Amino acid sequence: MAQTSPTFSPLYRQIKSLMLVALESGEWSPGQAIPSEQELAARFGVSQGTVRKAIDEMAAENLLVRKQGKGTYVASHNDPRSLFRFLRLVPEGEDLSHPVSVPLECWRAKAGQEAARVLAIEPGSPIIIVRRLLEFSAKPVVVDEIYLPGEVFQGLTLEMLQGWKGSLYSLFETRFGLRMIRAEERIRAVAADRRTAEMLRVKEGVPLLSVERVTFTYGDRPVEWRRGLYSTDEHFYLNELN
Amino acid sequence: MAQTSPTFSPLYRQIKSLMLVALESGEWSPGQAIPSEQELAARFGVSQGTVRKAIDEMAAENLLVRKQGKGTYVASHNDPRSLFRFLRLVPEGEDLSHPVSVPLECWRAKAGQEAARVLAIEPGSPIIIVRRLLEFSAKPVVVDEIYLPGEVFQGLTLEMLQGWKGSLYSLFETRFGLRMIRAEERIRAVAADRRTAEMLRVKEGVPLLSVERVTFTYGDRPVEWRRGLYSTDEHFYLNELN
DNA sequence: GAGTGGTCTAGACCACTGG
DNA sequence: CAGTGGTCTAGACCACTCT
Repeated sequence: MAQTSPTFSPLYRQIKSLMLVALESGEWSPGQAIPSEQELAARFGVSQGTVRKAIDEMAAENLLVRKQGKGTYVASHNDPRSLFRFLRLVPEGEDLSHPVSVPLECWRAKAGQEAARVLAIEPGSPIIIVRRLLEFSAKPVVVDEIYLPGEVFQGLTLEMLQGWKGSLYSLFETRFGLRMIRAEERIRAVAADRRTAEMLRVKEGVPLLSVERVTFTYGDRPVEWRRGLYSTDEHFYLNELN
Repeated sequence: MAQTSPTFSPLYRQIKSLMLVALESGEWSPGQAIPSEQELAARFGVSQGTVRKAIDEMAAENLLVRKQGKGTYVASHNDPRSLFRFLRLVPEGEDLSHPVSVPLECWRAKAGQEAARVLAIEPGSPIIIVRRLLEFSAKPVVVDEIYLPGEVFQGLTLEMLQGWKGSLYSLFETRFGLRMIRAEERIRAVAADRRTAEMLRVKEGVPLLSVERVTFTYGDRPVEWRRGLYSTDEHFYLNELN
């Protein structure tokens, strides 16, 4: 028997799409409360339960955050709770200090073949490259090289990076209106080259984690490509499998 | 103002607890269908919607699997779909072949301090140690050393491991009634020692991923501790951050 | 107390599976 | 066709937050 409706989409998913539009268009911005379930139900002409189910899914995807008695908020990287959502590196001991980002360089370039492919832009189009260090308790643990599409990050400077208190993604969100939704990391083991070894204060040739990350914003659009080299003598990469 | 009920637990969570008991006790076993939502609602004296919400959570935790039109099933590691739930290693190219497990050794020992701590058993109590190779397209890529509490895995032998077609966890589930629910992995970069290098057919000193995994069954009880060394010249560890 | 999200119910109907 | 999970509704009440 043929499917009766091969493209069947339940009502709450259509509502979800409408809400995603409100997010992408900036009608609702990070950290702000969205309208109450009652209001949304009225606005979309459905029952509260249907709106609820749409919100449920979006909360599960970390797009929204529910706060009982207060309202539903657009998730934000400014929220300290989402600090470790993308950083999986953990100190071996009881060290509870916050990691500190130390921007080193920031320059313009043209996208090569690989960067263009990963960022889904034209080869030769402008990109911005950032190098920075991540320190735990004043100890350098990660060297990152970050590739950003120039189109989106116009006006990004080293001074801006150095002046920012908070995570990179919180800066991207606040200054460029770009919210990072999800990421993919490819992890390999590599030997430290001389330059990296110096920066991480380890010996040349020491095994490091190479963590290559592609980060996506709304609509699964890739907007960041970074490669980090992690020293794992006093830290480890923690992954929870569910 | 004091909280009116500091230990408030909604009805659907209580239902969930009851269903967890049914799972742990073996009343419902992996791969089998559980009673329909209607039946469960009658059995527990609640509405279908409440049962539904309990099942929703358990499905989100990969304890149950819903199949529209058929019923709700207890998740099983025999299901091919759950094969890559815990193995995050991916070949670089288009290689779609299944990894093959090659058990090498299996012997008895007494738990040392660390093994005892991780497995939450007494130091000196019996454990079983398994060494095995994981091959992709006949190429050795991972050497695993696996520590299991002897209490639980009585009767496990090298022959049993070698005779088994399927994943380790599917064997554990079928032969020992132990279902693995979740795991934590700690990843570091290390240099290959001579013995490992030979087994993985790489040079001594080559950087490898060290992946230490603790696996838990129902009730967050740790029942497996393993350390794998991954060669990442033709494969990488893929992690999705959401 | 007013407003928010969170729970629970009862009932109707839809989509999918299998005999 | 009967039985399953999936959707949608409308309404009642609860827990939490802030004023």
